[in-house]
Amino acid sequence: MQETPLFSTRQRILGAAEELFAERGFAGASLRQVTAAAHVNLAAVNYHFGSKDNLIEEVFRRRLDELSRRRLERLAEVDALPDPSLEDVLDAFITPALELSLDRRGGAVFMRVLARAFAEHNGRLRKFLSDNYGYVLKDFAAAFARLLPQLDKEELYWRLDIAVGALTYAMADFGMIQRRVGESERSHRERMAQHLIHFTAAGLRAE
Amino acid sequence: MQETPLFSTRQRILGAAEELFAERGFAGASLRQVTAAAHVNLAAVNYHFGSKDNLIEEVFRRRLDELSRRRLERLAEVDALPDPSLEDVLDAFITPALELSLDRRGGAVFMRVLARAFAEHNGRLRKFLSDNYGYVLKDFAAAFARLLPQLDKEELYWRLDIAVGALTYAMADFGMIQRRVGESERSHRERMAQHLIHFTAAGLRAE
DNA sequence: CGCCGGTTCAAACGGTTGTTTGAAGTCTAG
DNA sequence: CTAGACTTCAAACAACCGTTTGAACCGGCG
Repeated sequence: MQETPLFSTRQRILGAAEELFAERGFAGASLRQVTAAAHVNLAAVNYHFGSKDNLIEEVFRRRLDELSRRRLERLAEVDALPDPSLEDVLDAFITPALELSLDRRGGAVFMRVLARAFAEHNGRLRKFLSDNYGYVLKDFAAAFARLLPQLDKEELYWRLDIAVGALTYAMADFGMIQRRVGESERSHRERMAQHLIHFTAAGLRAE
Repeated sequence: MQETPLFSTRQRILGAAEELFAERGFAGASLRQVTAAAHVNLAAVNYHFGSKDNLIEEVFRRRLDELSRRRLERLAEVDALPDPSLEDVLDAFITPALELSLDRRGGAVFMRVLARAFAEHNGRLRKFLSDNYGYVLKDFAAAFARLLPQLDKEELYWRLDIAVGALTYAMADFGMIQRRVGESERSHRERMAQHLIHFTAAGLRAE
């Protein structure tokens, strides 16, 4: 009668944690809630991850390693084009996140977790993310700088800062726009991505 | 030796709660931390507010009542202009938030609390905010619709959604841009507001 | 078989959570 | 000066927190 689980204890903890962190925040989701949702013993978290803080980091690492890789891959492709546009670079940044958010298991929810991380203004999580994945933003900033030579460094950084905000917020689905009834999640998010690219490109190019 | 406090128990709780909610989130900040920071007895929270959830709502109400009023005042002024621009309407939305964030006591911190509220995707807080302050966004959306008649309703809502994201994120100071050394907080935030208006207006007008 | 590293388990650890209680203090109106 | 409403207080409540423990279980190798 006892069915063998499809995924390892580790993976099921990560999946349940991701979902509960998105819904209730890092402090708001307890390890007991996580392990119950994962159908796993409470002690398994500390056995496999050492602590709750480490679990949180691992939730990010599991998604961001691949997301960052794909973003930089796409950016390299765009850089190799004869005459890349702003939209191409934005696409290189957004499309991998879009694909992740359409992944069958939990991708969409992860974008909400990622947005929560921005709210953790101080502390270990911000440092972990910037230490491990800051280079991605750096590379993209350089690409934008090449495409917007008329902007001085400070003006460019202001605009990129605002753009990252718009992207983060939108990809986390924080807004009021709901998916149309009968519309697939895929189509909804693809349209969002198009709007995002269009809006952000205009903002970056302004004046 | 016992100095009489400048503010009421109620006000000191609200101030301390605001600060700790910004720093650690709603779940992450405990009532004991709040009351300790406010130099107030633990039971005072439940006496004055009834519960932690009510305290959270009151933290918002204290700021948002006035912020909403001022935004709509400014919007009415803009609407009375002979030929209002997109930038005028954006200014009506942003300037009151800017002024709040420059308020001597805690305004800047409140914008971070407000951004945290967007991450609380489900639950009572979102409903409280949309029930009580949703009409402000509605009025602004109508003003934008008048200024952007070439956009159909859906296109407009997508863009406003993205714009709200950019504004929320930026006003909460979630980004990477730090205040320049020697630059005043006021000047930093005023420049940010100008960049925000410029960027967002371009995004709304795109194409 | 017996052993052993890897994993899961129930139970307990000390500490913290939001909330309640009833007594003590404070202030004003009569 | 006292009665009574309002406010503060220390203490306790049950529930929950992250983490640790040591025994039980498991598969594969000798």
